[in-house]
Amino acid sequence: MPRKVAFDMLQFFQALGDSTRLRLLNLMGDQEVCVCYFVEILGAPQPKISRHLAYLRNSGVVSARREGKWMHYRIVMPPHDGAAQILRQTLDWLKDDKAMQADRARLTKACCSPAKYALDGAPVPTAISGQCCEACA
Amino acid sequence: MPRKVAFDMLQFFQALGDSTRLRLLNLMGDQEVCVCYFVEILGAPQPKISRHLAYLRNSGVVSARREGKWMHYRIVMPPHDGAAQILRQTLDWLKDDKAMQADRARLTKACCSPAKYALDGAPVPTAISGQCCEACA
DNA sequence: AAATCATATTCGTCAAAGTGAATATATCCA
DNA sequence: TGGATATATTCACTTTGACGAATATGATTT
Repeated sequence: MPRKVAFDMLQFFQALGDSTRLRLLNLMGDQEVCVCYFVEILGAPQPKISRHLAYLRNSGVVSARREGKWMHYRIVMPPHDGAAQILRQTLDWLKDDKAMQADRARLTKACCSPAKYALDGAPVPTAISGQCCEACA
Repeated sequence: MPRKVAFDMLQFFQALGDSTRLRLLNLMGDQEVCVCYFVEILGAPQPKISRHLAYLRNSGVVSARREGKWMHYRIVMPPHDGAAQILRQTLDWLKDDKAMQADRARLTKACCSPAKYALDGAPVPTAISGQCCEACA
């Protein structure tokens, strides 16, 4: 049965109307990602990332989970069917984009990169653990 | 075959991130509508309507056609499949909304309303001509 | 408890975007 | 040609939102 739970359309589209937030959503895709990866891969100051994540949270597009000192963010499908489909379609659209593909590639390799990605001990995104190299637990 | 013609995603979502523009898109739906109806039905100053229509035009979401002194606007499906689907989905979503339904109802009756809608001679939207009453040509 | 690390929030500033009022442009009609 | 009508654009103002820098919070480790 169709779900038409109220969902703020305006806030939803406004959340999608920013390039940093689109990059964040692209990195999440269908997996949970730790904030530290966002910071590393976007190469942006941490407060900026945090602010945009807060924006996405307030719009109901992502949810956060704490694990010790780390915060994991994931996309949460809106309770409205139409909104959910739009969000899925948007994520697919992002996959076409070269720059977005590059971001995702960097995320995949993040756990093994030497100096630049100083993420010792940071929780590896579940979906890429073991896909990068032998060293990736 | 899938069409992935470049289409500015950011501009697209920003165009959808304003309530006035959503109301305009909702009124257009799948028909061409004259600017004078937008002004009447939204009850907003004409320059405001014009500016938002210009914004939508610049985003590639609508196109304009002149007919004498009247301008008709219609939704134009983006050349990118994903964008097109999102736009269709958005229009469907708008249909769920009470306020949007009310707007559309007012559009349907606009050609026959007595004083408030002083639109003598204004071109009746094709899709509603003849559907309102006997007087509607 | 103190130091440290990851993340969030606040503050002041700046640019983008929405708005009303006034004005310009384009078309039609007399 | 001149006036009337429909629509578009400009201007000044205000609000919103993005930003960097600084600071606060929350959790871990020593």
